[in-house]
Amino acid sequence: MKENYKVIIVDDHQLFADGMVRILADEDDFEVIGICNNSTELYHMLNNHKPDLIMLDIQMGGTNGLELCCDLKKTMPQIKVILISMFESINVVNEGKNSGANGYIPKTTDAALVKKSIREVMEGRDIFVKPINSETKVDLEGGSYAFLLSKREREIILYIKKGFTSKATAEELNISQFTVDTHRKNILKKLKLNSLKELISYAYENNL
Amino acid sequence: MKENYKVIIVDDHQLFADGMVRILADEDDFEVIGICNNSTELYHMLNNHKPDLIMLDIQMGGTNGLELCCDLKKTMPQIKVILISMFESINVVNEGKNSGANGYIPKTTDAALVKKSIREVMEGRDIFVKPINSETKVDLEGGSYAFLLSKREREIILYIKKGFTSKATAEELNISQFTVDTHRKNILKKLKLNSLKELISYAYENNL
DNA sequence: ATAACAATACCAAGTTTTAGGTATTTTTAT
DNA sequence: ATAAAAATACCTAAAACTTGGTATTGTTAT
Repeated sequence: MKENYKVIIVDDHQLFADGMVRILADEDDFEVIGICNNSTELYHMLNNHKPDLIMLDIQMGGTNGLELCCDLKKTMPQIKVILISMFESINVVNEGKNSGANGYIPKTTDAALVKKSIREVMEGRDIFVKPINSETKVDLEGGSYAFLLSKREREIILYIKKGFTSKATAEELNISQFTVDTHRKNILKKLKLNSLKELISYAYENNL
Repeated sequence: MKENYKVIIVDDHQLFADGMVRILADEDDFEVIGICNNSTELYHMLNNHKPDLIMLDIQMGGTNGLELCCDLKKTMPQIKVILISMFESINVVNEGKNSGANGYIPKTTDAALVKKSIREVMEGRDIFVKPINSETKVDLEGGSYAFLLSKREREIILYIKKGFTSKATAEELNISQFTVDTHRKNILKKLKLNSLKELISYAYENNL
């Protein structure tokens, strides 16, 4: 009873994807049918190919892997998705679960564990590999609060990261400066942070 | 005349390293003699093994690959070093050159280019692969200014990233708040930035 | 429908940052 | 030795952020 799982790898790091192909090529129950460097390529490929599994990098320039995962799961729920991330944060793992993925693997894990994880997922068991060194933000009581953020709040964060003042952001969005201030206040409260500076670091470490 | 280059791969992403081994295993003029996940492991391995080339990831949790490269080049200049990085910024490339490395490859390049780069470097020609999408900070007139930063200034940046106020930082370092303010001012000037918020984003995007 | 959430807007006091300086001591490199 | 760079310290005024509120209007999910 030889299974032959069709896999698509989505990662903007071509080199990583190339390596992954070779790791999976060791085994004869997997078959990599495609490599994509972004969501556009993936959607294009999905028109012609139906994979059993998508290995999806969360961090891709310009593309949010988590949103992509949500979207995939809405339209093609039968396709399994395993998220791959260079981040070790427990927050990212939780966000991964919320996005509907079937698994999460940090890039610090090794080839053997990847193969094992794929087989687990293909047999119907979701697997979320626990980060080893979750030194970042363990004080968040084991939970990510980022999922609490609204769309507008995420938008505000982008301006904060770019160094916009609340006044400048308000002008850009054509709303009152007071409104921007309120959004900022709510963001800090939701994420349990104390300043915009902490927020920016948090945003980079948690891929916001 | 079959060469056989001994290679050590240093990357805290085991999965990436595993993939790289398989990429290099395709060819018979390379031989991976070791994989290290951090600088400690590397130094330990160098006691017993003399590689011709070290493939060194710049971003490793807790370890600065650039500093490691400087150090390696001081004590063992005969060993070639190729830096690998997930960052596309031209700044990082320039810092790589300053650290004495023989080459730089972003993770967005593919397996073929890696092999080519290794052969180039082993034949004595340094190779720095130009970033494709250097969308970040292209306004810096083609140059990284990060190398201008002093040790103390880099230290101050770490506190800024953690959200410390200048007062808190001053207490931590047992210096005057005015001094911290001066350092901050000088950092912003050197990097041509306008606020601490921009600095934090810059720091994350440029691995400071 | 109705409760919860999202997005909007306002006020005020206190803290921090920003931008313009000047200036001394210590360290580093030629 | 000596010039350059690094690290230190101080001052001020304006701008921005922080924190504590309150409050109205949409939108969404049960």
